[in-house]
Amino acid sequence: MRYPKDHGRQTRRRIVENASYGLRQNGADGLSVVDLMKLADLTHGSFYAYFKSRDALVVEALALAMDRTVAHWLDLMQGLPAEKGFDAVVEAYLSPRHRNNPARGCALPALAADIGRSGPEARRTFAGRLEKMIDIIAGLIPKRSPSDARHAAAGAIATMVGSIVLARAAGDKRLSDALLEAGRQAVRDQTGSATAEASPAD
Amino acid sequence: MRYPKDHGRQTRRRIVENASYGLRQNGADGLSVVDLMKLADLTHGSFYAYFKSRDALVVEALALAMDRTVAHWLDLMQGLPAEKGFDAVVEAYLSPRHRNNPARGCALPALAADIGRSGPEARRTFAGRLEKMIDIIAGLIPKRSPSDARHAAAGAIATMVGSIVLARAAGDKRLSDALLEAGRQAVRDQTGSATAEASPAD
DNA sequence: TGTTATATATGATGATGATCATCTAATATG
DNA sequence: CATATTAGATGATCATCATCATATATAACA
Repeated sequence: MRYPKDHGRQTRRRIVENASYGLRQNGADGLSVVDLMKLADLTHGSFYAYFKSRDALVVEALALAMDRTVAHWLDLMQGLPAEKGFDAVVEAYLSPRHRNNPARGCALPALAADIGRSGPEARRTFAGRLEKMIDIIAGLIPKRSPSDARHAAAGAIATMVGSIVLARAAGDKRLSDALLEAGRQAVRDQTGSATAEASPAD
Repeated sequence: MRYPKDHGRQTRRRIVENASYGLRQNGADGLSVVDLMKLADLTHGSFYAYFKSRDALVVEALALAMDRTVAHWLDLMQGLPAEKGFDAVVEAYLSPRHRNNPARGCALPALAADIGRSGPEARRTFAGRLEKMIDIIAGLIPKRSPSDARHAAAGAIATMVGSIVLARAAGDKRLSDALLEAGRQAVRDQTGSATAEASPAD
């Protein structure tokens, strides 16, 4: 059937967007092509009209998820001075809400381990966006040379990612909560920032 | 055939041990039962004579891997004063060698994300051993109440895990190396320890 | 030495996987 | 209004999966 002008483009976007949720939830290998298409209310057959392979969709979904996190960070820090912005991002990242919502959360804890086992395309996509994320956090860290700030930003991101990964894996709620709190404290210790209170979400 | 007394037990151990390597390399869902048995030079059929399910083997392999890391840490710190022992563990953990050898490395960066999506049994096994790992690191951190030390230890472990996960995923070698260095610096900043040089391996 | 117990192999089953070829229906364009 | 075009559906292919039933070979034991 001949459909409205860019019906195809919109549908494609819907597939990528829903995949980016589903894959964060279930892992890069956690959903079949049938599952992925079902998320967009489609049957499996047309999949290869949109993507050259399942892997290609995974890469696009990863890129979208990471771009969304970047946008979310920029939104969280908007209008705040650097230090407050940094605290806002950290508090949101290391919140129970973020831990409990992998599908809508940052792709790093959800997918980085899988990307480490993936092909060069996925790794390159990942590396490029991670650099961007490091840049943004580095811009919030005061009193350092640009290079030192990037270093500190990378450390803070690693701490946040590790805390979420471990907090999600720990079956025990007390331990899981303690890991989030330990992560917050560790980031503070790294950057010498003050204690802060901030908003929810990733 | 009737085999030597505990031939079965030894074979079972071989399966679990090889699985613990293979699963760290390829992820908790990355190898089929056929693959897993092939690692122990066996065909697939006898698998269910040893394990009640594939998941049961994953849990055993996870437990073994984590126990080995605990033993390795104790070995690394043996005979050293607390602070030197801590540095030795951190330097070994955040080394290129550990990043490049997931199969023989710590199970946390290799499998924690998968465990977060697994059943309660895997999560409980994971949580129990993670507590042990936190205790060991806490014992190396000076000048704190036991509770503060555990907090700091959890933060340091989270930083190390996040750094390795990201360093493995980053396609770019420069970025990957920078992430390891950033992780080392971050752990130092968290614990106020001095710079250190130490041995390789996980 | 013959029998039995059991470690591992062979092979089957039914589900599910990714990918591809083909069909159909609806709309945009003439 | 007619027709060309194409979004999406149906269905098939062949591979691989976890699990299970059964066979075989051999060492232990009587």
